[in-house]
Amino acid sequence: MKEHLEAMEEVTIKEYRETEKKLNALSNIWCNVWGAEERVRYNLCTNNNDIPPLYGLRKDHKESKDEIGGPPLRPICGAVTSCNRALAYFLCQCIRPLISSAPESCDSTEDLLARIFELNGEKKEIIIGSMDVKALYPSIDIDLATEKTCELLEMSDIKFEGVNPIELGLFLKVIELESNIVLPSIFTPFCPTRTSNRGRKPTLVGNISKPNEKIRWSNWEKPKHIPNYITLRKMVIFSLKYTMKYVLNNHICQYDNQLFKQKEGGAIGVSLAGDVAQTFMIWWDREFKEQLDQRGIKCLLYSRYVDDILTAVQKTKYKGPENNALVEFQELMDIANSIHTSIQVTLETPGCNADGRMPILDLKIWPENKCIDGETYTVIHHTHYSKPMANKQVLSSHTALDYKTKIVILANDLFRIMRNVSLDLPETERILPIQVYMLRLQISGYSKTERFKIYTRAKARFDNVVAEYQKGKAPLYRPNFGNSLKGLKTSLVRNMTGFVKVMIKLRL
DNA sequence: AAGGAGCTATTTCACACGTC
DNA sequence: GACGTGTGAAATAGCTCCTT
Repeated sequence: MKEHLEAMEEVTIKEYRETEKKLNALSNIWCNVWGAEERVRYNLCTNNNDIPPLYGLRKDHKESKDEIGGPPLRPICGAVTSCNRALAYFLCQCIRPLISSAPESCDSTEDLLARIFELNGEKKEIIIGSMDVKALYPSIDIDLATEKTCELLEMSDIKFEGVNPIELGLFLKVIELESNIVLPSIFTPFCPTRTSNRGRKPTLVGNISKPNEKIRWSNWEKPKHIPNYITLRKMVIFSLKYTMKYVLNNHICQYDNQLFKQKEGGAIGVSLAGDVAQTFMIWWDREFKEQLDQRGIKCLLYSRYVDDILTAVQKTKYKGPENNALVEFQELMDIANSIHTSIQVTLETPGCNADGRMPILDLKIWPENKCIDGETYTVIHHTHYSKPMANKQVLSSHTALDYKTKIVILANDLFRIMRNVSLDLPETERILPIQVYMLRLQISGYSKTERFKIYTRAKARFDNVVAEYQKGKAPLYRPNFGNSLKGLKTSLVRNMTGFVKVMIKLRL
């Protein structure tokens, strides 16, 4: 763990208490701004929480050179409870709609398959390649990422409702007083003024964050104007940005009875860090695509699953052998690496692998050129893939789960594998992953009748999907994008009440 | 948990004073 | 008279303790 601890800064218990206090203050202020009820406030604030422990898991999928030391460790922060968990969750709720509605990001294998299916329908000559972002989470630049996240928020259709503009003005004014951040001048008419300039400067942890309105507003003159919706929205996003930065830059964890704070990068163990990284990637996607447009490179498919990017471009320049895909993609990779220093990618093409097939998610994909009526075009095939070091056992037959539940889970699993294999592959190829799965069932302790039951169930479901598709009733692979667009139109207020409900549920 | 009292710490302001 | 400096009063923030 030494190398991970070196990237961290030691903090004292006093600093931890101060951080907790400020996080509570921020929670309280947001409750004032949204007019949240008492129970929500109670849930958002923390007291005497366990400090999340940091530990390491061996990266056993990597080869180790050091026989005694073992493989490198992946740092994990057990963040079931932490003083920023609730606030981070609240912020996640605000930015999640951004992620699910971005056309570039794909959220499941089925979504990816839907995109490949669509591309195959276009019948063009293409080459494919995948790019992998190196160490996405640790290398994220927090300030830039929050900045870009808020830019995306501003451009999105997300609405903020139920905001108290006067309370928000107070929050912004105190942020300005406390941290030397200069507020945009359009905010000033909507911020309160102090009745007197004497005395100590107000701070966020002080009276400003008190639930009591009388205390909060003593010594403040309320603003005379109420902002219009556009300005209010900007004010909300500005203060969200401040809160996000604070949460991400002040995550404290413990190791060996000492307290540590991460110096840079997305904090391990904060749910918000993942979401901010994802929104940052959305910004990156758009920059990348724009760069490609400028250079006249036509990108027919661009699909990103967190840090795994699948791209397909039209085959134009090099009419050489298949291996030359690497040369063609080199240019793409150079563009990708030049966008921002924190995002560096590695390239992989089907040609990189011995069997000419490229693994991505739980798929292996490869192109095949077809020539029909003198026109050549590429079809992308896919089959199921699991990493060689993955556990060969499936859900054990000895688990305490109900018999029916086990069958349903395993049949679902097998269905997923059936779906992952292209329909147009020959039958001999199609049955291979299924046979492997049947063997895995066997070594996990399932009897012949049980295996038969699982297979027939999965097969029936798969046949049904294929039949529906052939009748034109339903797509073979359901894209997720269509669904999330609908969600985008509902305003954030619904999310907020959802949040409130969730918090109460947790409490009960 | 809210509200008040009493306290300390911190900050600003007004004013006196001294120097050039 | 302009300017800098020192001093104390005034005002406020924020803490602890106490009562309800």
